[in-house]
Amino acid sequence: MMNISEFAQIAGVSKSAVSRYFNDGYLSEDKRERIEAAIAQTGYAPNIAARAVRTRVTKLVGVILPKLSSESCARVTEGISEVLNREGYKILLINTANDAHQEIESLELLRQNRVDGIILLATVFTDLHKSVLSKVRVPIVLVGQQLKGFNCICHNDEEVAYTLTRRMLQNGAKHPALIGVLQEDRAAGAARRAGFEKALEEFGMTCDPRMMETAQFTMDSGYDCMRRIVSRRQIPDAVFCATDDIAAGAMLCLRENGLRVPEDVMVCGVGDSKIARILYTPLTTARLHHKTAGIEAANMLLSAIRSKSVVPRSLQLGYDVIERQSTQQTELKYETV
Amino acid sequence: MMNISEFAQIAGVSKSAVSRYFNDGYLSEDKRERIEAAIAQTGYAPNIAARAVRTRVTKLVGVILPKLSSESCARVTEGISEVLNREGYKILLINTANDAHQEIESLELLRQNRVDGIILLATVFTDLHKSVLSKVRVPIVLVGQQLKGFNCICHNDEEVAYTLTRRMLQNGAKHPALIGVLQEDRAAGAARRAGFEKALEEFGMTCDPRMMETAQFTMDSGYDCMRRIVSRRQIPDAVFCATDDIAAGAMLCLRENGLRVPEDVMVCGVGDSKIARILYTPLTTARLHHKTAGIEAANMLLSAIRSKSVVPRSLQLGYDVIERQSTQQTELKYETV
DNA sequence: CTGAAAGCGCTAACAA
DNA sequence: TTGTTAGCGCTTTCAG
Repeated sequence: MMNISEFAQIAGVSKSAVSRYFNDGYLSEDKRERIEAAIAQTGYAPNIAARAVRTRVTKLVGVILPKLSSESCARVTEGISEVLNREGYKILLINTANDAHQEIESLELLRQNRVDGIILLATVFTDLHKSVLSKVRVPIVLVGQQLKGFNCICHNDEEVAYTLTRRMLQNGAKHPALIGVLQEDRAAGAARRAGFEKALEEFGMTCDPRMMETAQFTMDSGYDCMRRIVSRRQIPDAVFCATDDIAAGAMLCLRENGLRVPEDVMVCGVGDSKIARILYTPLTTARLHHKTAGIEAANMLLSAIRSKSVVPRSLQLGYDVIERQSTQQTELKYETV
Repeated sequence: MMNISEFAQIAGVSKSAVSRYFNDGYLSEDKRERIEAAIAQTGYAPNIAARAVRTRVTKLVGVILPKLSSESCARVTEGISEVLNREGYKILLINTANDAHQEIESLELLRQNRVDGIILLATVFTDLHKSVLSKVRVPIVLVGQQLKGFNCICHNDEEVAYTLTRRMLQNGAKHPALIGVLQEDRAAGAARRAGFEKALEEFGMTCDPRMMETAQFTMDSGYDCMRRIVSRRQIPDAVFCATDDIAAGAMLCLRENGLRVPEDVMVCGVGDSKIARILYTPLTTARLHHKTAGIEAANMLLSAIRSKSVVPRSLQLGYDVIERQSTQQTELKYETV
């Protein structure tokens, strides 16, 4: 592939003219035309890496995520991609496969690649994370988790869980259970559990530890947790699940055990994923606006890159409760739809 | 951030020594240690862009895909990421949002970025595509579609559709319908339809055009297509759907119309996505090994990059039929599980 | 095994 | 407005 000198020669102009054509464009019409003609003829395109060396700007944003084949991550990334693409930035994608170790390494990789900024779809923060993160010298935005001193886009996980749980209690649940995720995940784990407990407290209840299970972010894991609960012979009449996938697994297990949703057990999830709508019993859940989160994260990052502003900002997104059949009140038949 | 000269000075060695440390490692133990100590002290890491300018190797692979929030694309990308990551290559991700125009532009973008290779999760090939693709000067692998003269990883779409359809006919279906996708998609569109028709032919049937609909790749679209079929008052007793999402929409519509699956209408999809397992009636489908496709695509690309071999190779992956309840024979009750 | 020096392709002063 | 020139940070001969 040709370089700028050779191309300039073909176009019959100087290197600077070519450079100006692709940058500020401080150029006479004559030269502009000759350059355009030469491009059409040769297909010349400037070498981005060389430009990056010179300008110290890569127009590259690193996106670190734990898992692509999770609907929420994919949607966030679509949002990110949409605005970055439009603004002429490219995405260096790093899938850590849920490996905290890789997450740390990624940061190093991105540093070597001199990305202009980083978006981290975060899960768990260890002390190591915090220490490495605070050493990063480019703007960074965290999505899905809140960490003091950093730019964040997050959801109101506690309120979401609180609202959904309360809904089930209002609809008559007396023995609620929780299938959450690990507490180290401050958002999907700790906060959602806190919301669950807050609702219980409001109704003067406390949750039996045997009614609380911790799942992975998968259907299978939700299934296993539900089976563990059911095996204890004290069947709950409502289950709050930290994600829709977990809820789907839980429902599968309930069905296998001859328990009807919502007649015997109410179930709800979080995320409004595709599956929620089409489950055996349509699932009550909360829409979390993942794509919007991605869009806002990218916007926040760009403005940080451009303004060099150092004041960390934190944006909490709203949510919508989607009430479906899985949490309907069924004792008073005339109230069901 | 420091450069190699400054760092070499701190370490008390020459630039060349530092470079050798990070590359071939033709170096005395003494210098090696001093360099390592200096790294620990300063956190120096070489600038990848400068290296790329010099070596003309970016260790960057462009991945172009139509849509991230599609389970199949996400899984392919996970496979790609897994091997590329391991081999020290990075992913430049481009989400075209199903826009053929953007797909073309992406190729240009990747050229400017001097990626070492390209993986294209392909959908539709226009003549423009072919012409642009043949101008690409780096190795390229197509996933999901077959195109003569290019490296491809693809599925046996026709056989998949044939096998699934035949299964429904064997189970007693007499009036099969098809909800496919546009024919321009040679794989998911044309080939799957061909397989469907081949099975019908084998059973001495032809398909009434009113029993064939073309959907987008979404649940909603599957729903709409099914509604159109149902509205014609000639209800099929089996529906082959080109994807699981489409099948899910179709089943939703059937249920709303009081039609039972599989008793009144059998349904099957393709892809073995998460939803298939947990639908109202568990869906018969075919597992397509998307992640494997990604892994193989990345391996194929790497070997092309390394060997500079120019002979295009084409790899067709196998599939597994997952027979679930949605296509069960129901007239002979004792044969159902 | 080592260091000096040339140069990858580009941009940005600077002087014209 | 333009062209010349000096680097950006790195690798890689080449001569020692």
